[in-house]
Amino acid sequence: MAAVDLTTHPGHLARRLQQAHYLLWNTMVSEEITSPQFAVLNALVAEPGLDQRTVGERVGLDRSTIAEVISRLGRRGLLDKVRDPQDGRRFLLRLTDDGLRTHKKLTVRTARMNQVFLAPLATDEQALFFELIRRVADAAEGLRNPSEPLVAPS
Amino acid sequence: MAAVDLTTHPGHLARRLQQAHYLLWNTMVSEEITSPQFAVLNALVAEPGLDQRTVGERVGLDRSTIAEVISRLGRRGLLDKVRDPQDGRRFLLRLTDDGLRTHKKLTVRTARMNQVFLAPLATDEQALFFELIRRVADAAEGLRNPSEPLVAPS
DNA sequence: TCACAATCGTCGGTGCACTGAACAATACCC
DNA sequence: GGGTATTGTTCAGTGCACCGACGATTGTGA
Repeated sequence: MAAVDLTTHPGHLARRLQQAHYLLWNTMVSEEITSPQFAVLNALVAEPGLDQRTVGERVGLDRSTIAEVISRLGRRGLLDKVRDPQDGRRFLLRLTDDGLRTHKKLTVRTARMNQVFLAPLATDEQALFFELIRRVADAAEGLRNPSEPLVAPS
Repeated sequence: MAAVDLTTHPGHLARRLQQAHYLLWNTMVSEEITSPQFAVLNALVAEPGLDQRTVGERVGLDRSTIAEVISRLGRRGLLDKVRDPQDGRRFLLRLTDDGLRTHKKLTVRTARMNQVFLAPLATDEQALFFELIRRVADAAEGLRNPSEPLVAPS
C-alpha cells in the first residue's frame, strides 16, 4: 500500500554498491586482505610513521575501527607499532617489508578489479560516477562538523 | 612512493558514501531503526506474509544477515513470525500494528533525509546518480551467478 | 607548580554482512 | 514407500563501523 521504491533511495543503492564491490574484491583481489585494510596499507606507503588516529582520518575510519584494522594487520606482520618517544600517547605505524610487498601486489590486482567493476560505464560516465558520489559524500561529511565559522565567534 | 589515489577507487567511494548516509540517517530518521531494518519493514508492507529468505532477496541481504535483522525487529515487536502450516520449514512474516505505524513514520522522515542527502546534486544529476550506481551494482551482481546458459548444457 | 582540559588509544556494546556447516522439513525419484 | 536431494533456518566465526566511557599522557593556564 504505502510501500516505497527502494531503487530511488541513495542509502539502499550505496549498500548494494558496497556489497557488489565486496564480492568482486573477494574473488579478484584477496580473501585475506580486505579493502579497508588495503586503504590503511596505502596510507602508510604514502606517509610512513603516521599515528593511528591520523591514518583513520586519511582512510575515513573512526578510532575504534582503525584500532581493530591495525591490530589485524599487525597480527599478520604487515606493519609495526612503536611508541612515539616524543609523545607517549601515540603509536607510530610503519609497514614491514612484507607489508610493502603485499601493498604492491594488491595494487596491481585492485587496478584490474576496478576496470571490471566499472566496465558497465563509458569512460566519461566513470568520471561522472566518481564526481557525483564524491560530492554527495563530501557534503554529508561536512554536515557532521558544525561548519567552523569564517568569523571567530565572540 | 607507489601509493594510490583512493578517490578514484569505487570501493572506497562506496564505503564513504554509505558512512555518510549512515550518519545522516542516524540524525534525521532514527537512532533505533536502521536503514536495512526499514528496508525489511518496507518489503513486508509491499508483500505481507513473505518468508524470511524471500525478504532477504527483496532487500539484498543473505540468509544469515536477514535472520538477525528480523530477530531484532521481532524483539521490538514490529513483526510476527509464524510457521507456515503448508511448509514447516518457513516462517511467514507479517508486520504488527506497531510495525505499520513505524514504517509510516519513517517513510516521511526518510523522504526528507533523501532530499538533504541529494541536495548537492541538481535534479538531472540525481537521476544520473541513481542510474550509474544501479548499472554498476547490477552488473557486479550479475557476475555472481555464473550466467545461466541460454542453451542447456549437455 | 599544579589542577584542569584536550588528545590518543582501548574496551564494551550494538548492528550489518559474508562464509561455511549443521539441522529439520519437504520434494523428488526409483 | 523409502532413500536422496533440495530448501529454509540457525549457528559459529570473521570483519567492518559506530558510540560512549575509561585510563594514560600531554598541554595549558592560573
